[in-house]
Amino acid sequence: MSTKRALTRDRVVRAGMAIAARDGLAGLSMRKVAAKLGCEVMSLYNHVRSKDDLLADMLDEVYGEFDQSPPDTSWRPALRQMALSGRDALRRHEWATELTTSFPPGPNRRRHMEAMLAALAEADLPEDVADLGFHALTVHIQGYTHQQVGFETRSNERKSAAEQFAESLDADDYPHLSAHIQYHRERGHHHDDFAFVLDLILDGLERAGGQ
Amino acid sequence: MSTKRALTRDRVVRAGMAIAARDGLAGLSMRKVAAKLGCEVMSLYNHVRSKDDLLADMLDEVYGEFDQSPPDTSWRPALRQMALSGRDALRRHEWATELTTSFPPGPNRRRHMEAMLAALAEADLPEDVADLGFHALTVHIQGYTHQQVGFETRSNERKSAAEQFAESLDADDYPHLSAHIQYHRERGHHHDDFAFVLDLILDGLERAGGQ
DNA sequence: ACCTGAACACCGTTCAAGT
DNA sequence: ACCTGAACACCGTTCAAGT
Repeated sequence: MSTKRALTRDRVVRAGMAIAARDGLAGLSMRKVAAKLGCEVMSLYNHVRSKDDLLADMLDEVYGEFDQSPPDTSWRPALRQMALSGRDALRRHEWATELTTSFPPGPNRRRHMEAMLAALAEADLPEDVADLGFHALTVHIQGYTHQQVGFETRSNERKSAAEQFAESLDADDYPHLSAHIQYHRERGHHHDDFAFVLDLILDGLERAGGQ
Repeated sequence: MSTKRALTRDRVVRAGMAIAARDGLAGLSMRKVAAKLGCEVMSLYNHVRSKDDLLADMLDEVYGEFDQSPPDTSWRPALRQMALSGRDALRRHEWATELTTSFPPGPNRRRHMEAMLAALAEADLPEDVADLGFHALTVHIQGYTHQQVGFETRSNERKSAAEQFAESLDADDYPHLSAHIQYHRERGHHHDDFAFVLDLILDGLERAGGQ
């Protein structure tokens, strides 16, 4: 399973990401990481301060996959692309959204925050509007994706956690909720509302003074 | 610590909430719940199928504290009040936001979803706009609060995780990020953007066809 | 019907000992 | 400098035995 190469912080982080991808965050243990690397558990602690330290690094690695703002693009398409690529990166690593509020941002995430704020600064918005926009975009990227991932993977674990819920629901007690679920079942999971709401936020910013 | 009253599912859930409030979700163990109730661990399993089952019930208990839609109110203030009271309930129980994507909704949460959808139905929006509105509001209530709670409690654990981050940040490398943090430090945590963004969403819905 | 002792298969982490 | 064995203080959960 593992050539006996020297242990590195980077190899530990990468092994952690591989296990989280396969077994989820709950299934990630230091012992499994060690097994994957062909070493003993305690060896890991020579390269990583603690499990939390490892998790923080794993998360920042995901932020490293966010697109940087493309140069020579006006603020709106720049923000749009960063948000979409961030959503994609977070979806590639399903375990990541759960960690976004757990640690102070690492270097990659700092760079991403800086790029978002720089784009907002270019929009010449009042300071408080720019601040609101920043948090609205951040919550949208992380929160919306978190919700979507949670729904999709729960559906996969058991073929039909969502189906079971849908069927257990009494349409007489919850008419609107039943109709809502029916709507989503008919439309399938293919439709993606992320970009739609993203554009609503950007519309709001533009209306608030950007140009 | 505990009169030797008969064990109930409700007493188990309430004990779980008390421990989560004190020690956080990570500090909640079945053994601690048992200790608080003055019984052995295994006794709990007579009233609760598993730890996950307990967590799902704890979460639904929080949704029980969401305001129901007040009767005879038009859709916009109704949605607004439900969102604000939901935010308050989730903030009262800091551990709750982390669980919102983990389980299918229990009865209290179903009632809340039904009430939100009913209010949206009254707005006479196109079906897809109503659907977008529902998810935008849901993500806002859970996601925004999750982020806010995460930031605030991380700041409390160590007097200054946020302060430390702020000071470790090189203003030359991250000028906008530094300014952003400075902005929040000056304004303090008292200002609350939740309602502001909430109104932006409601504005968007109103513009999209509600009246 | 409800409770519980013992046991199983796990955790993260420390520390002293090895090389 | 890096690795590791043994150990500590925990986990959730099963199962058979008690009342």
